[in-house]
Amino acid sequence: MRREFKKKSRVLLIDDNYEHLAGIRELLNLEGTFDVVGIATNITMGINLVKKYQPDVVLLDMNMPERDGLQGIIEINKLELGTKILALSGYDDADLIFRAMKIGAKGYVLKTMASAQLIYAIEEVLNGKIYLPNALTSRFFEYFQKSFQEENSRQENARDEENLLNELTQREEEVLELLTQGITYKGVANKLFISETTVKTHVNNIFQKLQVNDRTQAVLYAINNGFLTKRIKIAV
Amino acid sequence: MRREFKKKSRVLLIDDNYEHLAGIRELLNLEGTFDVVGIATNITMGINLVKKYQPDVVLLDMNMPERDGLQGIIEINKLELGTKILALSGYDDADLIFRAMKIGAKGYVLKTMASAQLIYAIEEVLNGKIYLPNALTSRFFEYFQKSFQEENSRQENARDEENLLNELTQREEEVLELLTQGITYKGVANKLFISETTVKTHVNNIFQKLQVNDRTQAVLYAINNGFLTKRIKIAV
DNA sequence: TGTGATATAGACCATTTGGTCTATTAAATA
DNA sequence: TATTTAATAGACCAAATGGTCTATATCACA
Repeated sequence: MRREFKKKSRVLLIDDNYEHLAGIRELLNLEGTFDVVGIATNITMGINLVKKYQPDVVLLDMNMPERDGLQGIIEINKLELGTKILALSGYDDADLIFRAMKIGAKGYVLKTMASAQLIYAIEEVLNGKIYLPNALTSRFFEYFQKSFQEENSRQENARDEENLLNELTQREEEVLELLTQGITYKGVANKLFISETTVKTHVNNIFQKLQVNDRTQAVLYAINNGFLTKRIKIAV
Repeated sequence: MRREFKKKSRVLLIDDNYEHLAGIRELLNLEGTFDVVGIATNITMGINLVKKYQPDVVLLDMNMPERDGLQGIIEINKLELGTKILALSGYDDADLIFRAMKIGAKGYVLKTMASAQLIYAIEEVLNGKIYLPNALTSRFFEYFQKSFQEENSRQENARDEENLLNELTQREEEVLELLTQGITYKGVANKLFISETTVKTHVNNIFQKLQVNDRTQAVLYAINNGFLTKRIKIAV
């Protein structure tokens, strides 16, 4: 009995276009180093096959009706089988590329790409690398930087002199920290070993400095202006 | 008098290592298509030269004492002169690469890279593209995905059945929305054209459903669990 | 030495908040 | 049709919150 020396990589295909699906299967079979263990025309079916066959890599079409590809990535990753996901799409939609990579796709290729490049992409991903064609990398970064612009300016504000949080004394910061946890005056007093009245005094000073009227607004101001940056941060 | 047909690109160098600085200047001068309009050995000096000469591109060393390179990127971009910044570093530190790209560097190259590649990187950046060597792109994405993992699982929770926010009725959501703005019962009542008592009833129901005891906790729960995702979101 | 900032705390009071219970109406659904 | 859910609202009460004013002790710094 003959034994193969190089183990074939197990591939699963998910794409609602059956033509395309068959085409890729053909391509990968011809290549010889891949073993297409299953094909699915929708996410639900795909997930089931992933559970059943535990493929090394999944080629996942992004543009599918009902449950979209992004959801598919999330659910496959949730299975924690170490399955690598290569996203497949007809369009170089920056938002889609960004989100796919963000939620853990190992690569993103266009359907219009040459077969050889698709094979290369799969191999890279199988080797534990990220694969993005140069054109898509550019699109990705454009979007990436654009989407962080807001946060950047917000973080600058957080460092700004205008940031009223900087007016707070150390003790006031401690009190605010506890306020943001929804603790009562009594609770804060106990935690800081001071009287409830003192807490109230601090809180009143905090309100004046932050120019707000109640704890909810103070907490919101804190969150929106860089307080608690270690725990919480505003993003895109 | 001879006139040049192709306008040279104006380059500014910022690096605290003078040897290295001189080397790059030499390289770029030899190349002939660049005009090194200035060199600086620290950020402050660099910023001033940027203001003065308004170069097309700045090669900025990341690893400098005192004010570091990241701060330099921020400040140069704040000038809004359209200056492209190419970050330069001795190390392929993933966190540094990520942060540099995040705050708007157009590229990141290692000092160990071949001269030809540096030139190529500068040209790409000048052409409005992002340039990251493949090796650094991989490092970037590793870090990118890792740093979004937390957010991802949090966002999954946000969609989860366990998310208590899903228990809320439409009206309760409206009330909660207003609560998160720090509005009093009276205020909410006016906005929704219902009585204060009704607001209180809704709020009580919200507290029970979210298993909290006061508005601050309710607001925090809301923020941390995907409510207001359009306006605010929790990140790394 | 004295001035200012910080942390502490009491008194007093009005307002707001939160808890509980009951009740009516409309709409959806079994 | 009967039942459930959602939205509305009143009554009553205790607890928490917020506002204002006053006062003391420390510490740093001019």
